[in-house]
Amino acid sequence: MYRIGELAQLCDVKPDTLRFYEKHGLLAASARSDSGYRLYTTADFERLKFILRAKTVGFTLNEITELLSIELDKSNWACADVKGLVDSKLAQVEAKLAELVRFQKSLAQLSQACCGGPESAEHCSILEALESNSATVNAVKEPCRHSK
Amino acid sequence: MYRIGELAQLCDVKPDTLRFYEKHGLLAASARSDSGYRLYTTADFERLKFILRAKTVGFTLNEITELLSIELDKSNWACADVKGLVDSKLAQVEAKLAELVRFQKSLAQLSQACCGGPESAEHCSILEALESNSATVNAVKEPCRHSK
DNA sequence: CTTGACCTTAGATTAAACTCCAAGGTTTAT
DNA sequence: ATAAACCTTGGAGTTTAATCTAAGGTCAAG
Ligand SMILES: [Zn+2]
Ligand SMILES: [Zn+2]
Ligand SMILES: [Zn+2]
Ligand SMILES: [Zn+2]
Repeated sequence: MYRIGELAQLCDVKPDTLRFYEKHGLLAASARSDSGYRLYTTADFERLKFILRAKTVGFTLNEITELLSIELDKSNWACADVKGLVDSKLAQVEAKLAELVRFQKSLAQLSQACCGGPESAEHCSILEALESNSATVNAVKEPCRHSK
Repeated sequence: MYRIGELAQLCDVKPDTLRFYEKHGLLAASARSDSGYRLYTTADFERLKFILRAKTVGFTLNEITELLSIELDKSNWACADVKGLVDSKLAQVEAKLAELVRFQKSLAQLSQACCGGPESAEHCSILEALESNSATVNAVKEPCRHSK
């Protein structure tokens, strides 16, 4: 039986996190000491590990709650259900990824056109791109042309 | 002079969003009507466009606030300052991108190993990966082997 | 028998960017 | 003159995953 601080340290999380997981129905201590301290079993430890592994692949705590309810009642679920969760998460991740790639491209283009020097920002190509119409933000930019 | 609903429609945002921007110091109407209605000028419209363009490249509203303060006082800032903001955003985006790519790879691997069929999840390779030690979550997986 | 480390609870706070609501005043059209 | 559509304000709610605080109880060492 681990006390909250022990289990936390073992899994590299804070006690607060474990209380938070309990409050949200992800992981409750299997027992309490006479004085009310939470006592966790190795099964609790395994469950926490499951949660933390699911986090490393990108699932949110709500999604992990679903996963856990399947995990605890496997025989009443099909592979299709589990794969469905993974595939829907994958689709979300790929959508976000696509957005970030757009950001990355735009930012790289803005960065590359700006001289980055000590010249006044009055003719900065980055600001000019943001001032002008949005089609231009993503087009190839003229470098800043600071008059000498 | 546009009323809030007009400007909102023109820029494809909601009136609430404009009030929100005002409350957070990004964009205030230049005037008010006798009855207290917000009245926006074309300069306000341009400023809103600037904000929306900055959003399309990934800047947060706080970052846009910085950008706007430079924009309004260009001569006291250098290209280096502007490029600094862009480059730091780019670094953030790339860090997040790297995390999402890890998620994507793990999820794709999990998905690919699971048969996705109507078989009971008792031997689902996805659940097995999440149950076993974390090194395994990212390794190549055995497909589910449902005993017949 | 007292310090320090640990534990308890409920509830507030954080970041981000809105979105929605209530209760009421204004404008426009019929 | 009255209904519809618009505007005002302040404040609450949403999502995510904690983190922090306050006020207090418990446990082991010295
Ligand atoms: Zn320059
Ligand atoms: Zn520049
Ligand atoms: Zn299967
Ligand atoms: Zn499966």
